[in-house]
Amino acid sequence: MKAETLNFFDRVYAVAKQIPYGRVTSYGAIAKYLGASRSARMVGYAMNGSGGKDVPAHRVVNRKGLLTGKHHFDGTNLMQQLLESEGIVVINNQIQDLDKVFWDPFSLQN
DNA sequence: TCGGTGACTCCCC
DNA sequence: TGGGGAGCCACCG
Repeated sequence: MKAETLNFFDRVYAVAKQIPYGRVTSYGAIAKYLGASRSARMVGYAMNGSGGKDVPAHRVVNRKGLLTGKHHFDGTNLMQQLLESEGIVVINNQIQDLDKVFWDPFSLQN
C-alpha cells in the first residue's frame, strides 16, 4: 500500500498543527521533516485540503517568509491579519524577523 | 486513462 | 554572486 504517501498529507497537517503560537515555518521545513525536502510543493498543495481543519495554514510560509498562500485565504490579507494577531510582524506580505519567529518541526524531536 | 497544474526548493551554469 | 531550469508527488478535469 502507498499509505505512506497518503499519510503525507495527514503528516503535513499534523506538523502544521504542532506549530506553536506566534511562530511560523516553511513548506520546505515540513517537507524535509517528512523526508521529502523536494516535495515542498506538495506541502503547499496539502494545505489546500486544510480548509475546515484545525491546520493553521497561515503559519506556513515559503522559504523567504513570503505569504505566497495568502491569496488562497478567504480574505486577501486575512493571513497577514492572523500572523500579526500572533505578534508576528508582516510587511508587504513578508514576515519580518523570520529567523526569530521561524519554528523548526525538528524541534518536536527534542 | 492521461495530462496538466501547483501555497516550493535546490542544483547547476 | 546571480539567474535560470529541473524536480517532486498528489489532486483535478
